[in-house]
Amino acid sequence: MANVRQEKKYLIVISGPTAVGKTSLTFKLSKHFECPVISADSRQVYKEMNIGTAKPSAQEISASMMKLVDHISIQDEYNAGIFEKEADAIIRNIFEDNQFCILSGGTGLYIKAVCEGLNTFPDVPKHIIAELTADLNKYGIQTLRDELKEKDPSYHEIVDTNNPHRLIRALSIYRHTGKAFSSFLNGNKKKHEYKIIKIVLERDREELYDIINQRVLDMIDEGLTKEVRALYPHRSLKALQTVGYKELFQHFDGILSLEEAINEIQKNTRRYAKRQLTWLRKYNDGRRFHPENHDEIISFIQNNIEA
RNA sequence: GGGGGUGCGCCGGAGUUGGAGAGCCGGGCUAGACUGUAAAUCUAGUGUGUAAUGCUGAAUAGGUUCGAUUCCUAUCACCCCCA
Repeated sequence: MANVRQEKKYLIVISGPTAVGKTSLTFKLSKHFECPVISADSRQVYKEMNIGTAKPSAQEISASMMKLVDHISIQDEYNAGIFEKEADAIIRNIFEDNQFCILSGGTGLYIKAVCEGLNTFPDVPKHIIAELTADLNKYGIQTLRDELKEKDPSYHEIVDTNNPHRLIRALSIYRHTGKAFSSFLNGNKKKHEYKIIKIVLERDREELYDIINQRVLDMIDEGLTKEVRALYPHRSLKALQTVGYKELFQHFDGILSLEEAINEIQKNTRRYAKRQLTWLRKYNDGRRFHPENHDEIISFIQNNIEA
């Protein structure tokens, strides 16, 4: 038997809109290729969130050796940069003993971070973000635009200056380092030791929306309301600005009836799926499949493996 | 059967009552942006289309008028009251 360390390594990337069928395909492939899975999902990382994130069961997680689920708390700081570092380390580790690794999830930016890499930025202390947020609330967005225009004109040119998150991000880097956000950007793509095989799952829009609507009802049946109620005290945390949670918080506040909250969750999930589709269309470098075409997907992967 | 009222965008609302409006607000939907909040955040479009200072348009068909969403007649639909 050949030394596994010298074999070519393959990262199988699976993405697609929410509820399209990523998880069941992922488990199938994990069994077939006998390899671990890394989740690329910005909400399934939190151990306190389960039903509302459509997280796989504990058995499924352990059977597929799924990583980067359930490993942090909603209280913890987390972002795409941290995800990239964690995922890179785990991938390296997995390829010590495996020829394959699966990266599967619906958070496009996280997948992009692993496949293409994010530029390296210094960590910004929390108080700087808080000050910028306070400035935004106190003086309005124009003040942030003006500051960015002065400190980082080239980024001001291209950034969406109506988007407070983008402005705060760029200015936080400037205020922390004294250097322009744009000076950290270089389009250099990551180089990998391994080969990436990308699969994008698609369904008819109408069918996807039907599945989403039903899945929300199933989540309610499984006890989503109880799960969310327990998290109510933490409702202002970033992690809980999440479809399925924010609407139920409004229900508990008496703003929405339960029925209205459910309708909102369904609607917001459909919109989320739509945004994912927009993202995936832009990065159209993956082969498209219907999620139930397991055999076709497996042979596609096998055909991409160098003999 | 008789009387009264209301009809415009995908939906809801406001407003115009002889000098236009493919107009306002909200929603929905569609499309897009997005390198550390990404299930977040933000933008645009939404009668038609040869894409434009174009065409059609205020239930439908006529009429009056220089000019009609507005006034008149008929028809249709819905609502209310009376039988």
